[in-house]
Amino acid sequence: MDKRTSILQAAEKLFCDLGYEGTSTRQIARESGANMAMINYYFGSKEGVFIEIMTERIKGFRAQLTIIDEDKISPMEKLMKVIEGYADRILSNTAFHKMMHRELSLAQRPEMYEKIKDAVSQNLQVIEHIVTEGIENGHFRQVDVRMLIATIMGTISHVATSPGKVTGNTLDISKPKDRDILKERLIVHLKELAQTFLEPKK
Amino acid sequence: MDKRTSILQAAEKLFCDLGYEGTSTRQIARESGANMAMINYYFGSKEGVFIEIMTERIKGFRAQLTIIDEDKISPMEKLMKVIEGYADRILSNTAFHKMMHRELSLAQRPEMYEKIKDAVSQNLQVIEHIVTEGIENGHFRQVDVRMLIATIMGTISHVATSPGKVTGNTLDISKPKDRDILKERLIVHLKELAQTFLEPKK
DNA sequence: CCTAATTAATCAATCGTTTGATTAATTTTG
DNA sequence: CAAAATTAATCAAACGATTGATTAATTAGG
Repeated sequence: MDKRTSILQAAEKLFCDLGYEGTSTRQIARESGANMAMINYYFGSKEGVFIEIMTERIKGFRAQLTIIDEDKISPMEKLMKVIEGYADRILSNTAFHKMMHRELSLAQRPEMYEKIKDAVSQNLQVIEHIVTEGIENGHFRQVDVRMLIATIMGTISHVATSPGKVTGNTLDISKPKDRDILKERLIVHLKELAQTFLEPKK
Repeated sequence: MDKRTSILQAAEKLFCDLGYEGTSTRQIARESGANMAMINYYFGSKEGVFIEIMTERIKGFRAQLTIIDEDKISPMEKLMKVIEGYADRILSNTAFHKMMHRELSLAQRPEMYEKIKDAVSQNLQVIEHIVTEGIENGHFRQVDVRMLIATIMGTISHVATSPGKVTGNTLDISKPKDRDILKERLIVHLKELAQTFLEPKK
């Protein structure tokens, strides 16, 4: 494998597990089998590695959402697809999702912060557009759109970040099998919640 | 002020802003006006300071909830009080809440991790008891209790951790005035959501 | 006077980064 | 084509700075 790539892979794993500050360039070098100097050679700095990882990951984010929004289906069906897509992607990459939120909550490293914030913000706009469309068409009841989105994203995030014992008695999110069960429960719950909540009063 | 106390205060501020690893003992000393050695003199180590801060903060957590649960009111009224209490406490201490979640998501420092996990877990049990009670009494519809709790806590947490521009167009959670507006919107939204969702089918 | 509190100075260890040298591959030139 | 020049990739070693922690000496308080 490419040395540049192996550095990125090792760094991502370490950043996820130990945090950015908690990871040393020596660890990255050791874990990737590369010489320390290669980190600065390819990425300029430790932060450069971090930025490269996040940039790469964020790329795939927006595509999925915009495709859903442009689909020729009802707003409710769009919203259901958004819930599925979000839950799936986040629960399939909990370690990375945690790291992203750590970085967002710390707000050191401004370049990184802005990058993540923009990505989140754009995703949010797509969902907002779907819900607003539903309200205007009379498919949805009039609700606090931003708060509804906070509920959808917050619920998914909460399930993804909670340690096993917190989300269920016996289910452990770190186990792939349990993770899939939780994912399904989460999707079912959120769909039902959204439908109940958005259903126009008769 | 007591030097021990001023160390704790300075450290909490720094840990919140810069993270645990991102804060140096020299910064704590400088900011608190104490000599570096005083940190180890009073708390044994940097981690000792951290543990002391978290322990102190967590103390006040459980009390509020158990009081609500023992109240002689309906499960729905209890749940409304829980939502109010949670939203208020977390939105009034967003910095600390972020730090707590960082620590929980990192899971370095085992002693700290267990402490927070237990605190969260116990809070969860109280809410679970309220909702289960409501279901058994027929006040609530049969729902996925854990997922409902994930929604309540997740929504609050999401509003608390999102950067200003993400939660609203113009509202900025860092401004006390905007924070109060958001808090009110959040409470109204969650109450309505819970009531709609838990209302038994006719 | 003795214990507790506080200080400045220092410790080894580790941090992220840079250096100069070396190798291997590629390009330019006669 | 072959020799010379250039480039990219890699390395061990060392850089100065900073880390958390400790020491031994000094001061303050009951």
